[in-house]
Amino acid sequence: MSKFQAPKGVSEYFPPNSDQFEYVRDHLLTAAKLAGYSLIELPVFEDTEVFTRGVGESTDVVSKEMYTFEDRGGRSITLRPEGTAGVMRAVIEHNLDRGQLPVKLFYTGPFFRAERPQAGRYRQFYQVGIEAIGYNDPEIDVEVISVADTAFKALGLKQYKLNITSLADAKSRDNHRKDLVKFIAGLKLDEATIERAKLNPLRLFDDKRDEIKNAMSKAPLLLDYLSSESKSHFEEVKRLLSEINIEYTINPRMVRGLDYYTGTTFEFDHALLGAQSGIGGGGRYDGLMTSLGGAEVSGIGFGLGVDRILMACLAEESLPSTINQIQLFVVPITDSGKSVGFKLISQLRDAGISCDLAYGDRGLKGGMKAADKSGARYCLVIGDDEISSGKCELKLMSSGEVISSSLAVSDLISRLGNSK
RNA sequence: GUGGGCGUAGCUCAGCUGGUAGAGCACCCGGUUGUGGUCCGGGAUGUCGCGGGUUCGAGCCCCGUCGCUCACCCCA
Repeated sequence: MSKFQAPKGVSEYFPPNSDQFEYVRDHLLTAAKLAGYSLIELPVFEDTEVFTRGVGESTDVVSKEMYTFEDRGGRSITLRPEGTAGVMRAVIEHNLDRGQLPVKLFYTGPFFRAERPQAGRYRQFYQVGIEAIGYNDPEIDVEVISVADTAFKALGLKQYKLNITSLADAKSRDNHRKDLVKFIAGLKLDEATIERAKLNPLRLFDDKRDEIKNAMSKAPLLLDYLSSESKSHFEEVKRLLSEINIEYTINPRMVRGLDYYTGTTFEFDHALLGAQSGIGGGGRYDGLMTSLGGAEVSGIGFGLGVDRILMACLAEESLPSTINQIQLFVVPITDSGKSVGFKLISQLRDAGISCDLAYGDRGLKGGMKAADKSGARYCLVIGDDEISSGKCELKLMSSGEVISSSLAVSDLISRLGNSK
């Protein structure tokens, strides 16, 4: 056992499997770019207040899961537990909402929550998120959802499910909350559950215990309290989802852990992930901008869990067997072969062809083994024969088939370039 | 923060009612003075998580401790 270990509960990715992580993240980012979202790169730490005011003091995320510390200037700093609040801080600070709307942004990177780790739940984890700020068109709601859906499909995922609901506007929520609190007061509950309900009565909809589920089956649902405006918005969202063939389940009992959500709210679950099955979620946030000191502008976005989506892809075996395959592996078997090969890979790389060389004087057999392990598409042996004749063979590793070539870089480039 | 399971080779694990540690995979070398994967032969590798206790003797039993893991709460 080595002396040092990574801090508890962090996810780490290293070869040979880190390319799978990269593959998943790239597909999520590609889907965002495909829909016109642009990168926003932000610090992983913020003024603690960005989160206490943005995410909400009463949430678990803020009240017990944040990595908060004092910096050397005595400021309270927090490692970001989620992405949206920081994005809104930057939007306000840099007046990004003063130009043409909507502002469409994507981000990726590590996030931090000080929870007890378990399968699919890490203290440092990775998200890809997008935010569309400026309008509250139902089309934008559906666009955001479809970006996630497109990415999941591109990754070959099938066993995931979209849950949606509407958390409506403040007035609808207040009306519902009053009735819900009244309803809960009539139930026989244990101390801890009563405390939970005080914090947020909606939480009880999420309880996993059967007796609570049964009791809550007759509870008043927010969806029955929607104002006509919220209702027609939600109806339109559902219609648009159907129009672009995105399947969804209306889940009026869905609960989200962040306070800022209003209106359309959604979650993606994966069937094969065990207890932590959420692979992404998001929703609209009407009050967030103003609570952080900005203009009254509506926005919607999502956060996708890269770690969990990778787990889902592995569970469904949806990833390609070779990722980031290099084109050529050069095996030198003499000193002069090594010298020629070394120059060769430099020139090929300049031409944009990925290649590598067998280092370490391991001889032909060792070099071929290295070629095999590298996963390269082709290998090329260079010894004295090749150098004197100027001819060589490109061996297709998968089949053993051999292509004759000259050692001239231009010939190799054209043969390797065409073989993609 | 609460509860369960588990810590033995780089990895996955076996190790009988306590008797001084093993397998498979991976790695290295060779069989094949110039072609990898399969096959065959050979080789290296461990303070059995750590500390204490019981015992003639502990990988195994007891206590403590650290770590990992799964689940609860909650979330990506």
